[in-house]
Amino acid sequence: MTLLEKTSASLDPVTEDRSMAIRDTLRNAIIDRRLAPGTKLSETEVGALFDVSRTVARAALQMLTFEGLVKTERNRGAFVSHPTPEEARQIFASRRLIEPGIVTAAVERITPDDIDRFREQLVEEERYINERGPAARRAEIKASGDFHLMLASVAGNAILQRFMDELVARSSLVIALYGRSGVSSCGHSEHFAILDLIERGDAKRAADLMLHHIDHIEADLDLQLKQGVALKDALATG
Amino acid sequence: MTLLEKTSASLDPVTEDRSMAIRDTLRNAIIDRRLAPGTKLSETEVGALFDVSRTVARAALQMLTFEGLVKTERNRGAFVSHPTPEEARQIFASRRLIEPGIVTAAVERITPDDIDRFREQLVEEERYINERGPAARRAEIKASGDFHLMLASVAGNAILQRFMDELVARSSLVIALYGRSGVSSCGHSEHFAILDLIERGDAKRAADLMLHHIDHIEADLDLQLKQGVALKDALATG
DNA sequence: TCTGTGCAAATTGTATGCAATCTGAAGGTG
DNA sequence: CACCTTCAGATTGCATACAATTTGCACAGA
Repeated sequence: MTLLEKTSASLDPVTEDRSMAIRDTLRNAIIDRRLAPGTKLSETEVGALFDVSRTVARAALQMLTFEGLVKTERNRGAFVSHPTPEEARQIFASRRLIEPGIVTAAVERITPDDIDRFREQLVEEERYINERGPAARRAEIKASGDFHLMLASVAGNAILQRFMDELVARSSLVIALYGRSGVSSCGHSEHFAILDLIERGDAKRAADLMLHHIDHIEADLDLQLKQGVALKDALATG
Repeated sequence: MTLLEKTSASLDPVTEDRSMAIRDTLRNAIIDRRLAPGTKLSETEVGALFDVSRTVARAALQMLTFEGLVKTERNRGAFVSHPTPEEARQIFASRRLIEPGIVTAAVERITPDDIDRFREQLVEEERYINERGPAARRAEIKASGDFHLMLASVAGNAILQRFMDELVARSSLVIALYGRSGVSSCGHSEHFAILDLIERGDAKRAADLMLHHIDHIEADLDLQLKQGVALKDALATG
């Protein structure tokens, strides 16, 4: 809770919903791991950080709760979500349903301009991969997710885009918790390959590759349920 | 706003979130058209109706806003959503992506008990179809949506279930606004056919039929954009 | 009569105060 | 020494008060 950039704390004064801005800042902090799963987000503390009342802070936390990035327990408070392996599987199962369709839609709507932006994005992603240090790792996870979100944006369906916003954000949490290699290294080249197929208009293969890509991301996770049933196991065997 | 059942206004006192209960009641009222699209939902009024403060009422309205059932304009208030034809198309496009996958998952997980429940549900649906009057029409729309929600529940993916909750609710709004025949009459028999295929374990055909079913529902709508660009058109041609 | 300005009522946005609930620790008891 | 009880501190749940904004109407002027 101490690592939030100061810059993002200076919110546009009255222009728009302040709770929305706070949500965005917290959201970013969560998905690139500056706020670890389990971290408590107290209303008072969040309010103080952004210089707003608990009312506004509370609204921001409510939004994050709806997105599944935060879990609130009645009379106990809000905590950064700590997805179980089962939740992780459901997240990726959902992505397997939605993302091939998004790729298909993107093939029909993508413009040369879009493709340029994608290439820039992928170059940036590559840069982070080659850098060292935790900051670069965070940026890499973020950039990797952004590729999927850009695709959703190009697909032109606002509802699916919102679903993907949620799924990608929660995926970041899952990768942070269960990832073996931090970020699967094959992911980046697959992004390139998917973009190529989209550019060539090969919707079928692009969608197929996306499916494999999601499989690869999930395969890089260690989803043995060490958590969740931990208590039950401990009681049974100990 | 005067047609809410009194029974649902008597909420379990402290057991659970009161705002959640209010949300559910309003949600039901919206999806079966007791609250028409465009209806203003003022915080004070909602609060008075359920005998809570504006704080709680506001939280309920926020939840509905996240679900897309309510649109809030800053400093103006909350209104029951009035989906545009474009939004309607996106809703059904999303369902086309998700629901075949749900059917596939359901085939693998459905139990004989589940099937019994589905048959009961379909019988009830049929009863409403044969009844006359607006109350029966509302119940019919609700029951039709419930079939899809039960399927999502059986599929066992909480995230997809939540997405479907939202999509089905918004679909009800769309059907209310743009439906030609109220509810497409072929829908019910298709529900039966889908359930049969699922029972027989024919995932492929069941998923295919679901796809057609969604197409049929959408085909029964009149999505010429009489609304939405009306202003722009008026300015351009008039 | 039509148009533009200004005010007043109503509604939302936000802060804050009080009550209810939970947590953790201290202290007493077997 | 372990365990249970009790209580204080802290945090959330909710209500209410005040500020900011919008809207519609009244009224003056052309």
